Amino acid sequence: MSKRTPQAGESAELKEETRELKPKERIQAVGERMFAEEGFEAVSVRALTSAAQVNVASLHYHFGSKEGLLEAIFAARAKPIAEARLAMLRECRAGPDRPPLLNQLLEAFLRPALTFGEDDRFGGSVFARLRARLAVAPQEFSRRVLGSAFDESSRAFIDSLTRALPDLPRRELEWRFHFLLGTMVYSMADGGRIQSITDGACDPSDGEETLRHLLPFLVAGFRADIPEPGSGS
Amino acid sequence: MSKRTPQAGESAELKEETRELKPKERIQAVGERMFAEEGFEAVSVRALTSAAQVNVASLHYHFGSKEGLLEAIFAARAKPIAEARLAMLRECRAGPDRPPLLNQLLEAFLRPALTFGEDDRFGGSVFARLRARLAVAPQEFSRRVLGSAFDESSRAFIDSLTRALPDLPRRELEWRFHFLLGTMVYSMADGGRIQSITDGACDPSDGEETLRHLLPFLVAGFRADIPEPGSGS
DNA sequence: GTCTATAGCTGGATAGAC
DNA sequence: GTCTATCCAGCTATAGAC
Repeated sequence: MSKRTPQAGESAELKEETRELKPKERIQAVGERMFAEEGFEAVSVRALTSAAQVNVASLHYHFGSKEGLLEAIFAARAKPIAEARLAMLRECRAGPDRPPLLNQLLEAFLRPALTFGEDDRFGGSVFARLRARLAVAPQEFSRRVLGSAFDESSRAFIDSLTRALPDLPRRELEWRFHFLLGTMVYSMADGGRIQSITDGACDPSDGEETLRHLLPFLVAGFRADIPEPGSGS
Repeated sequence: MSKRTPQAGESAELKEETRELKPKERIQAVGERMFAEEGFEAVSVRALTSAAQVNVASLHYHFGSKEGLLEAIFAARAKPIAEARLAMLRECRAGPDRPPLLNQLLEAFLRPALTFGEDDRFGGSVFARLRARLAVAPQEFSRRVLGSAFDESSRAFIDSLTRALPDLPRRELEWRFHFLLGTMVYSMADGGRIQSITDGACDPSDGEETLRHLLPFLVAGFRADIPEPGSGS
């Protein structure tokens, strides 16, 4: 319930990294950060443009609407991530292990998402939070944006995983891929639950550290024995 | 017990399960469903009270505010789930296996969350979606509500898991518990990603089915080899 | 306890001068 | 392309009759 009220001394509010950008890029950078930190629906166009030190009309001029801005932010970030994924996947396939090891495939899928832009001062892990929120959002709009950005690379990885785990039925592999997405998205969302439970000892916002703990966990999970067939599948 | 005769067409809007409830309970039931399906911030008090066929003032009379309604919904659902968890935990401890098997502990933790009220016509899996959304919400308010409801039972389970996995360092166990939460929350959120990728073959909204696939996956994950120590821990 | 009416704002979006 | 002024639909919450 914290609505910011930007008043005098506003330029102090501008983050260093956005100060030298042109208005359009500034709106995009500030929007990414605010949407990630407060949630898309909780951020008003007024608050956003005020923080970016542009007038309200500027947002509509450059992006058409608030939703248009979100799509632009997403388009700019998702493509590099999906490309990095597929590049790492190609490296796996070109490597000495045929088919690529499970561990290599999982890392190729997860590393771009979890560490993208962590050394990028323009907000890599910021985008991770935004993306995670969208991943569980109910609005059809959010799902469309997310699906069109990542469904393709997800399918490619499921196919590769099939070859790395030839004895695992595809249906089971899909379930496990779903669980993988859960661990990834939940870590990216940085909801603060595990910090609260462990008094800050675990920090999922550190992508490298998360990967280090997550990969062995997932490798073992993907290699688990197949459960008894049930009525539902 | 309706004192007034429903007008033609009017009662058709009300879902069957809410028709015989008193206004206060009706607001709560409709609120739970709408918050879960559309998101807390996307539902207006007007739309909610209109769907529940009460006047706007009624919501504020009974719950004080929109946030008050959410807290009431949460209080009503979270307590039974946390209690079911602890009851199943006690059963584990009283069982023949000492300490309880990993599989038993994980099921005791997950089953109440994933299947609670699935045969309950008043919306058990509805609440699961609501809860999952809150779990990744950025607002401090959401985190407070969720933490006060579930942090205690989470800590109790971490302690029990420690005894079931005596060779696993506590820090590592906490990370794996975090990943467990991720798989649980992501399944409950029912974001539709895996349905989209697999053309509907996997259905995480089926709690029993999810459990059947999830438990072996998590058991293996918790038993994975410990990763190399890194600089960060 | 239930309702109507409305207060008091804030929301996204735009018109039109410059 | 940038800005101010403005539209008006929408919001939460409340006052006050019944």
